[in-house]
Amino acid sequence: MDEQWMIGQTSLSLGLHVGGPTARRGAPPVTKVLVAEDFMSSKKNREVEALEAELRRVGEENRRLSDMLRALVAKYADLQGKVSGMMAAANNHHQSSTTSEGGSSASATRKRARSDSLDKASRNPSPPLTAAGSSGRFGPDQAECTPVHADPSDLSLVVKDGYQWRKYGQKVTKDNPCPRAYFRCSFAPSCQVKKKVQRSAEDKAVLVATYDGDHNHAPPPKQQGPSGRKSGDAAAVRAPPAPVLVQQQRKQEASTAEQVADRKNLVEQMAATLTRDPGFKAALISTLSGRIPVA
DNA sequence: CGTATTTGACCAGCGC
DNA sequence: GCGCTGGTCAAATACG
Repeated sequence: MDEQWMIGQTSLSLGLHVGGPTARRGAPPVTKVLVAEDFMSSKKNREVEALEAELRRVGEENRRLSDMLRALVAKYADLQGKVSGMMAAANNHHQSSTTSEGGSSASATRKRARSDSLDKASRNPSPPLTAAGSSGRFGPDQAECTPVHADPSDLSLVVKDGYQWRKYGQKVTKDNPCPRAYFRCSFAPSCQVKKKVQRSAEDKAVLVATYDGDHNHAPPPKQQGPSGRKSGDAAAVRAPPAPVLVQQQRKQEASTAEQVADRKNLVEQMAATLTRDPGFKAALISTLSGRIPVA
C-alpha cells in the first residue's frame, strides 16, 4: 500500500544529485562557462564536450540505478510481507507444541512460577508484582514472537521496539550457539514485561524476540538524542538500527484481518526504518558513488 | 558518580 | 535421585 510512499521516500531522501542531464541541457552548467572563459582553445572545447557526454552518461546510469533501487525496494517489501505472513502462520501452528524460539514452551510454566516466586521473595516489594503477579500474568497466550532482521555482523542483541529495556542476563542455550539475552522493561518500575532476544540458529541475520506479558504503560516517546546510555535502546543508537520487523503473535484468535494489518505494519516500519537510517543511506551513497565516477 | 551492561554463580523445573 | 537446562541474581566492570 505504502510502497509508493516508500519508494518516494527512498529516492528523495537519498539526496543523490549526480548527473541530472535533462536539467543541464538547456542551460550550460557553471563549470562549462568557467572552462570556456579560461581556455578558449578547441582542444579544451573537445574536453568540455567529452565531459558533458560523460555527465550525460553518468546521469543515465544514475537514473537506471534509481529504477533498480526502486524495483529492489518494492520487491523487498513484497518479500518481507510474504515471509512475515508465513512466519505468522507457522508460529500460530506451532504455538503450543513446538516452538521456534528455542523451547520456550517447555520453560513457560517454569518461568511463570519462577518469576513470581523470585520476584516476591528476593527482589523488590513493588505492589503490582506481589499482588497480581501470580495466576499467569505471563500466560502462554501472551507470548509474542518477533523476528527481527538484523546485521549478522552486529553482535548486539538489541531490538529497537520503542520501549526501554534493561538487560539482566545472557545465556547460551543448548539448541542455539548464539547467546540469548534477557531484557526487562525499564521504562516503568511496575512494568514486568520481559523479553528474550536470540539470533536464529538457521539465519543469524534474524533476531528472534520473545515477549512475556503486556506493558502496563504507554510506549515512551521517541527520544534519539545523545542522551547517553539510558537503556537497551541506547545500544541501538550507537549502531545504526537494523530494519525491524514487528510481528506480533498476540493471541490465537487473532483474525486474518489483523494478520494482514500486521503485515502492512511490517512493511511500513521496515520502510520507515530503512529510509530514516543514516547508515543505510550512507552505505547506499557510498556504493552508488563508487560505481558512478563523479568528475 | 550514577547507571547500564557483563558474566559467573546459583536456583528450580523437567526428564531420565 | 541426579544431571541437564533455562532463567535470574548480583558483584564487577564499563561508560557517559
